Amino acid sequence: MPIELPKQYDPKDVQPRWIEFWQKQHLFDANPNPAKKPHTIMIPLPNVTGALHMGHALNGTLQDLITRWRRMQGYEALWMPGTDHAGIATQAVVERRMLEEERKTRHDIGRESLVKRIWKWKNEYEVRILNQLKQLGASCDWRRTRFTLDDVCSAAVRKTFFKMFKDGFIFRGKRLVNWDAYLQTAVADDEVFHETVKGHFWTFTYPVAGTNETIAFSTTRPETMLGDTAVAVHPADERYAHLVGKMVRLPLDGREVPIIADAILVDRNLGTGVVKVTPAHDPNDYACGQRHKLQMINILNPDGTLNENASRWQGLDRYEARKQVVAEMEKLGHLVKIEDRDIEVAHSDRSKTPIEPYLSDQWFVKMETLAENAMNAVRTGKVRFYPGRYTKTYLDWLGEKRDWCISRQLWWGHRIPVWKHSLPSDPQLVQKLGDLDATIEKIRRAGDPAAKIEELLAARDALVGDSISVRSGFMAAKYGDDVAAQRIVDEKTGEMVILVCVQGDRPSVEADLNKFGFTQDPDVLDTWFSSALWPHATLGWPDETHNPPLNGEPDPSGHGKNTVLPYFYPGSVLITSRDIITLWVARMVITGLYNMGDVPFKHVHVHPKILDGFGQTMSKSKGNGVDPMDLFDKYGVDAVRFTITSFAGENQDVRLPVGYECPHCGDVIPQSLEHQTAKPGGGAKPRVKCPKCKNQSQFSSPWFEPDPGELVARVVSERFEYGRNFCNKLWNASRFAMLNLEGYSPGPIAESDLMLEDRWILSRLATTAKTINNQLGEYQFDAATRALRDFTWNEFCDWYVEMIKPRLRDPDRRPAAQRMLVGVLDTLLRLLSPFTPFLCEELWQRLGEIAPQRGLLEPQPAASACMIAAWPALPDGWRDSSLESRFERLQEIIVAVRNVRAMYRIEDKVELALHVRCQPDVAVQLNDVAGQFENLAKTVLKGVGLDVSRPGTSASFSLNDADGFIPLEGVVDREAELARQKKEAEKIRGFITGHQRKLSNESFVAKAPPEVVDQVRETLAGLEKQLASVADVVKQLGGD
RNA sequence: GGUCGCUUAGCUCAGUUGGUUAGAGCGCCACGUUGACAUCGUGGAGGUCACUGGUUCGAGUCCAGUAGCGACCACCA
Repeated sequence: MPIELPKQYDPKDVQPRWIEFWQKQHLFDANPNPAKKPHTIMIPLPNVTGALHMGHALNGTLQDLITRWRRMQGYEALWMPGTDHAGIATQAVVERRMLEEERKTRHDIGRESLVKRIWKWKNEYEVRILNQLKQLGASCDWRRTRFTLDDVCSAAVRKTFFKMFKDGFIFRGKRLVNWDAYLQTAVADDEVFHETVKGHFWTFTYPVAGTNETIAFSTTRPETMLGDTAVAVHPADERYAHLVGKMVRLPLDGREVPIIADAILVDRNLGTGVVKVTPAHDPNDYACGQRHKLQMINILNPDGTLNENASRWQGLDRYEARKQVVAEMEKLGHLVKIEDRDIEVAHSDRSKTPIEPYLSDQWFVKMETLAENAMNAVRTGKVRFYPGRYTKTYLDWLGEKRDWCISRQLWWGHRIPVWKHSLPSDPQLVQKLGDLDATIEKIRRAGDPAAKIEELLAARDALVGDSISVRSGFMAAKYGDDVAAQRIVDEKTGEMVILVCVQGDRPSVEADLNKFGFTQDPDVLDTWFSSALWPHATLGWPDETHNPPLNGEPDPSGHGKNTVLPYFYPGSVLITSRDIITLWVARMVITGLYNMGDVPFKHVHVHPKILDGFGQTMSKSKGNGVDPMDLFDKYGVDAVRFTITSFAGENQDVRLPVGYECPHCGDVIPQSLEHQTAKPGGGAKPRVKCPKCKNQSQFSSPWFEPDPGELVARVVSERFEYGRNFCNKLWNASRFAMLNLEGYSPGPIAESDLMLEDRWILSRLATTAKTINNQLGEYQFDAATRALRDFTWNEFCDWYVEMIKPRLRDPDRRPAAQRMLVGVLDTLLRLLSPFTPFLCEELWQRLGEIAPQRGLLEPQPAASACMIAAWPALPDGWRDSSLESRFERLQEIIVAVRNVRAMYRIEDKVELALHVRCQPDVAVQLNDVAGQFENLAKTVLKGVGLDVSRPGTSASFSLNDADGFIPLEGVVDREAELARQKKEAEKIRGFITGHQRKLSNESFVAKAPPEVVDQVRETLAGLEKQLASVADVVKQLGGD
């Protein structure tokens, strides 16, 4: 009994079944297997801030595609899933929501309670994100799902921090940071965006002390005058040369500060050529302050109000202070003018509030050597970028070697594992302790008996009393390698500060520290610190004795060793988007080299970004993110995968115009910028109005969930019809095959049974398979997708399937045709499986019911699942270019006949006759396939050979090596045919002229490669012959 | 400001080391539903390859410049 498939592919019926099947069969699991080569991809961990959008769908599809391809090739393919706690981003989302809904800030509810709320948010979105990936068909080893704050990742963070601390790569420093006064935290340079706002440009004067002169300067932030510690001019500026070295008196608080000369800070052609210098609140001024050893006065409190350094303006918000300071200066007669000006103001990407440059204590990673190593890894080709141009982005950024500020004044994240304690300022004591510590360390390193150390420690204790061996931070003797210490001097108080870093979770050590008055640093680490460790942390590093847990349970399979890490590390390829080459990719290379001594991955593929219909990148903050689930629902997962894969080329971002499908009438309403930014105002959800049926509906948006029970206008995009139509085409080709497999018996296909079309499709199949393989190896996803579509649609369906139909109806030739058909389909499904896994699995399983044994050219038992079937490797010997060109001639003739038929509006049921004038060898070949003219063009090949002449009233066409005539008694319109032929002749003449011009150009003949010249001659000869035939026909028709 | 891309048919995009007549999908026009598929078939129309100059026998392709668009980095007292 033939299996009857529905006429249309129904993805919703298919997808859930195979997700479950694959999972149950453990086909996504990857375990160390010495018999196989590993292939490892680490997911670019999505933030738990919100649901995934199309950018993630593309990223996920490409990773899945490569993973599935490698798995079929026989690799032990691991795709490691997980999510990122995304420190600032997540805390900001939760805080913002809390403020909007409850009018509360984190300070109202406290650290513990806020963190609890964030965990709740995280749990919700993690589930949602992982589910989106599962729906996509992502073949991740879900047992290994990690989260950057889980125990496994935390252990790696603690270990890395400790190691860097001990090795001196982590240090405490005062730096000018981007201060977010709303969130009260430093934010990274990367988390700052600039926005033009309307502002003012004030010009003031300062009186020069001891003279009658004043000096004029301009600023956009007058309140920072309270923190001025100098006024700078250009050293070569004659206008001010006599003032350098003098002092100015600040009218606001009466302080006197020097006039200095600084060629770097000052551009004498700008404004008045004078710059006020506020080292604590401006990056350039800070650098200048360092050069001139200026005092640095911080005038801000963490919340953006002015502090005790702001004299009588203390306590005011900085913007209020600005107004009052300006008024005061005006009152004192020091305001010269106010201009309106557009000012680019730095804003925090997280809170959207203006950034204040702010001097504060932060933790840093020293980048000098770490960056150099990471650069070398790329320079030497240990890590390779695809496309290669991104190498420059990476190297340029690392080349700056800017120290990495890793502390954040947040509550959500990895707490910095450092405890500190201050000792009173006493230079003598510090000196003595230092000497003693040095001695102890020397002895310890030399491996001398502990007793000796104890003695020295006792001496230390005697110096300052009360277990100072602990307090001093010199804890190695007591805790061995579990602790490391640094000693710094607080600039402000002059106190000696002991910083103790504890390796891993050591409750007893922490208890001791607390006992001796140490307090843990309240800050948390930059989220990139933990994500930088992702490639080795997820594999269990630094645990050498256990495999990382599976589904949260211990994995005993390592038998006392971590076998997972050495097997899967280093990874094979990282597939990501270009905006995190610096933030993430570079840092993973750094930590990989530092912790593992090897790069984290060999290739980095950077794929395009998906833009909206207006050319903007998709992001949550723009509100233009498209939920892939809407599209899965409308077009099916495979269609979405296939379509976005076809986008993924090497150099262009992809524009994806979308619309909303009206739930009332089905009309599509194009998305506008208003739709993207529409948010619920006063509780009511925004609606979109359908111009056709005039109904209004709520619509999909990243900003809000539509109300339950509402009819929702979902996102659609006609671009996905490309994928949907393709899936349906393959579905129906398979349907055709299955309908024609009745009586199928497996068996080898004899060479002698192979017809021209069989050899042709094998040749094309072998070529296509090889092409795809090469393209995937170069991450040319768009090309691979096109090649597969073209083969499937234009070769397999349009020609092969059509050509074997007669044989399937002929009992004698049917068995071989069936074997060929099912064999080709089998191979095709395997080639397509990484691209459209659900469709292929469904068809594979159904095919398995009818033809469990199949293959080219020998039958084999089919694999139990398409996704683990062997990747096709077809013999090179099947590729036959001369056969392919013979086949092309057949195609050309058939197209020409169809053309004539269309031209003269001759119905398909009317049979035509065809006469072909050609060389004897061509005649033999055409006679061999005579049946195909009947089959594909309803045309009988009447005469063929050199002696064929044009029958009376006939339409004709001319090919390179054949002229065709189709007698059309009473149908041919002589005038029309004449016009057609004349037009054809004109066209050929045009080409001929072009070729002749080339050949008559002496330098072309002399300088072009001989084979090129020969080719032109050959083509010209062919064209001339063709023209002669056409001219002959024109003559017969009575033309000239 | 620096860097890297992009500009090819109405739309979205391919175009491998320069070499016959520049391609695809969608859309458009005409015709077609007896058996895989109208999410389809057959045929067709549609492009001075952003602009200017250069290299070359030959440029969509290489080089320089101009304009527009985008991304990343840095920065605007």
